[in-house]
Amino acid sequence: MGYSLMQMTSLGHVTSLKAEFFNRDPSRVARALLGKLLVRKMPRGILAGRIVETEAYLGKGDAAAHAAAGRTARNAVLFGPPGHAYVYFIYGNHYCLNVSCLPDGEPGGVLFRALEPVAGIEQMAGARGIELAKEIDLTKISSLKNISSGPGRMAEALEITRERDNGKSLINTRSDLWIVDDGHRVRRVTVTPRIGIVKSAEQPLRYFIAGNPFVSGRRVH
DNA sequence: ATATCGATTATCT
DNA sequence: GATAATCGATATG
Repeated sequence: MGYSLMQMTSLGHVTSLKAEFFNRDPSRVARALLGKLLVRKMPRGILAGRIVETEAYLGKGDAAAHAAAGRTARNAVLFGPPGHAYVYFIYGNHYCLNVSCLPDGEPGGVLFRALEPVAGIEQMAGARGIELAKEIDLTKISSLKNISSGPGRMAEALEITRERDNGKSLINTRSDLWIVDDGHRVRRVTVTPRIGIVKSAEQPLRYFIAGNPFVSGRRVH
């Protein structure tokens, strides 16, 4: 079943993802999520970004995963049903968004690392504390990249917090945090080791759209 | 352009 | 008490 966000944004026809999409290995979900839209419904309007970079976090055998040491109050969502938001707070400063994968009882998730801004760009910039008045030109890639390239940045741009969003369904049409398919097709994907971890750092579980300028870090190929 | 470092707190040992 | 799936500022080439 499809929906139209045309009235509020420049987005066209979009399709909700099914729970089955997330009911599989996080590495496959991470790859499949590239090119989808993450949509935030705010009172002032729709915010949306295209998913351009993800990382898979597995279960017990993956020492870098929050689920590695077993279920706790913090990581419980990772052990729950697929397609739900796992939001954690890190370094005393930042929130990061994941989506749960695999069936209820089996832990696993995908970390969203970067978005290409698509709709509500000025509001996202505002949420990031970027003052629009002066030298900031939101038609420039360098300015847009500052909005949502990096897990902490994109969470801030969409005003995602643990208190507000942890445990939410990302596949429910009425959820204010939603993942949809607008038909965009990804040409080529690059796979590298994950960023910012020490344990299990050698595994190639980071996925991004090859050549996309909104991927975090500086190496895009 | 790349490297290093401090911030700041929930969570777990 | 130590750590952390980060970011932004500052220093240096």
